[in-house]
Amino acid sequence: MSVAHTGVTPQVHGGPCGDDDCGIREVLDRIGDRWSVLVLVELAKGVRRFRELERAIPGISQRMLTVTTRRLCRDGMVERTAHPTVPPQVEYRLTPMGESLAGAVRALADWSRDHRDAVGEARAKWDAEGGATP
Amino acid sequence: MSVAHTGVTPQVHGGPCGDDDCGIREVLDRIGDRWSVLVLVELAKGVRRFRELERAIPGISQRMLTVTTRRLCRDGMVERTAHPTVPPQVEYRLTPMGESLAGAVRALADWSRDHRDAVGEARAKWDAEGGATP
DNA sequence: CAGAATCCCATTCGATACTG
DNA sequence: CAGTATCGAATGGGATTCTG
Repeated sequence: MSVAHTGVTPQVHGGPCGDDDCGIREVLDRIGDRWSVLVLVELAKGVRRFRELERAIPGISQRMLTVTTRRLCRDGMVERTAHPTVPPQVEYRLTPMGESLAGAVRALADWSRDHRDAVGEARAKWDAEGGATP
Repeated sequence: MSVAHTGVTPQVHGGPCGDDDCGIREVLDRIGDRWSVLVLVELAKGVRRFRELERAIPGISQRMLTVTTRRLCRDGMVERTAHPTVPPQVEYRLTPMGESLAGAVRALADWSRDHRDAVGEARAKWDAEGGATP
């Protein structure tokens, strides 16, 4: 995911796993984009077709839905089944690993809900004070 | 995504919270960037000064460290304490809410570690097959 | 030491149009 | 319906330089 512009080799964080960051960046590089988690969560509700996903996720473009589902497929989170009918019919469903990830994501979502107000307050306070900490 | 330093509200996608995605995007909009989680995790180990963070997080630039710590402060995850000495000395530490978030993040990191190999296999298979699902 | 300020490229993503 | 292809704008963030 995006590292260096120049030819300089990336190697963003030190060694393979120098500290104990290990894993955090990896998962965020996969679902840290704008749409992956939304697709994940929608598919956690059940099997969906392309159009169904598109309608269920307001604001997503066809392109991004295609790109996102394909990435999730590549990573083994989603399984794609195309029925050779006409018009075409394609179903997406979570793999067991995908469901597992969706569960972990849900935990983060719960955290977010629980602390939404507190974050809002913190921001309001910060912005009111102009970014200082007096 | 991080809108701006000013108090401009995000509101990226459609409605306020149509389905039950609620919360997922919000937290990822905060820590989904390249550096936030790394700072979070490093601070979870204890109080750190600016330079200490910089050295502990290979590849981060001064600018991004400044930007990232400030955002975390604004959101109430990190507390900044500047001692008026010379040379200046600034300490960063997690707030209780920041520690709570770090805990949730750690769960995701654990998931990632547990499934790293499986994801690698899935990718290898996908790439070998040229992106099809035969 | 701990930033602030510029510059500027690269990747991401949205909009649009076309296809099997 | 389920994509693919192309283009352009916005954003993220690295390198560098300057300051209190």
